[in-house]
Amino acid sequence: MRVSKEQAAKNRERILEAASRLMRERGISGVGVDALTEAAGMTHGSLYSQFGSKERLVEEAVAYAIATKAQEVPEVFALRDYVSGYLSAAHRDQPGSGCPFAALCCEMQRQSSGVRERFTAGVRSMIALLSARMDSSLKQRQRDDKALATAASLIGALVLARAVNDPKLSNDILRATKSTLNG
Amino acid sequence: MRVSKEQAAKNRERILEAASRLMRERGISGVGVDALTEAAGMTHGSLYSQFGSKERLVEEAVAYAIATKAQEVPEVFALRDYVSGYLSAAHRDQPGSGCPFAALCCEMQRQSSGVRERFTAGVRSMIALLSARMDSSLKQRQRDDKALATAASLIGALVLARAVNDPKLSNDILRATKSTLNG
DNA sequence: ATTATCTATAGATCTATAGATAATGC
DNA sequence: ATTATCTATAGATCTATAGATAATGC
Repeated sequence: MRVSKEQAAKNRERILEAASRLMRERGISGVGVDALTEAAGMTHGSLYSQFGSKERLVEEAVAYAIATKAQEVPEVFALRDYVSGYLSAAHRDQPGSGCPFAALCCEMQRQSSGVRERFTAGVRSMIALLSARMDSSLKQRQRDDKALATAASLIGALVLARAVNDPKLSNDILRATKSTLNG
Repeated sequence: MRVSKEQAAKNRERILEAASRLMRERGISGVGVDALTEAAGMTHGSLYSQFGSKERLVEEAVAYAIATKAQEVPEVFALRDYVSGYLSAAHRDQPGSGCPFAALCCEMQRQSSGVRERFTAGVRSMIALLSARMDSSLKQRQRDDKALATAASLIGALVLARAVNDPKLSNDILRATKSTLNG
């Protein structure tokens, strides 16, 4: 049942699409090759001809998740709006299409160096993005530091808001972090 | 091969001890009942007579990790020192004996409500601990909000510092967050 | 008699591979 | 002829249970 190169490329994309979503929802180690390919409408055999191993797929899926997420950020934006969107209830409640750093950070330690490399490059991009929006009267170094601390706050608040069981506490974490960052 | 009640209680404690460490190191879904009981010098059968299921063990092990970690905090301490210790390289490099919130937060979403309940109670304690150390000239509500945002910053920075591959970036995340929180 | 632990094993699931299939692409 | 996909299956691992064992605790 061979398909055209074109179709094969689309299938590959569909697997990456499904993987980047399912991994964020269930964790990297929480989702098997069967679930990944089934979500893309295929059997797991095709994953091995497309990617060779689960690890290689994870590498590409992490890069895919980061890249597609980065495309959502408009060229011009206010830092306040970015923070508000990041710390919104909608973002908290949709991990599958949300920030890959928040979804995958705890598992990164245990991934292959190829996966971590891509994750780290993505974190650097996010920090550069934030740094460029910091008060221009500050020195480069100070803006970078602010960006680092802001990224940590954003990711920590989102992850914690998702983790706790109590909706009020969850909302309070988002709100308090938002008001601290946005002044 | 029955043992004394006393010995059984010690074995139970050893399993909890091993579980609370291994879960923080490898993740809850990353460690099996076999590894957990073997680390405590037993076979996996005893886990089921002691706890009934892996899920029940996870509940108790999460509570155990939080409780033993909370005992390490001295009665009197300066917030600055707490922040410095939390964001130290030593803490980053020893997840097995480190903050359970940072180690387990990303997996919490997918745990049973019993597990999440205990995690949430622990987060509340940490926030109360921080709130009590905030500037006493502030209102209760403002101190609580500062504590929430501080907890998010601490956890986010630690998790991110562990996730990235580059030692310099990792150190920068800790340093920048430390200087932002400690002024 | 009770029970903490061990051994053996069931059944599910996970990653991976081998070989067959059938349509593409030369 | 090449190759993307499927089917079947191997081998590992995971959670859980049943029954045996042997020492405790009454």
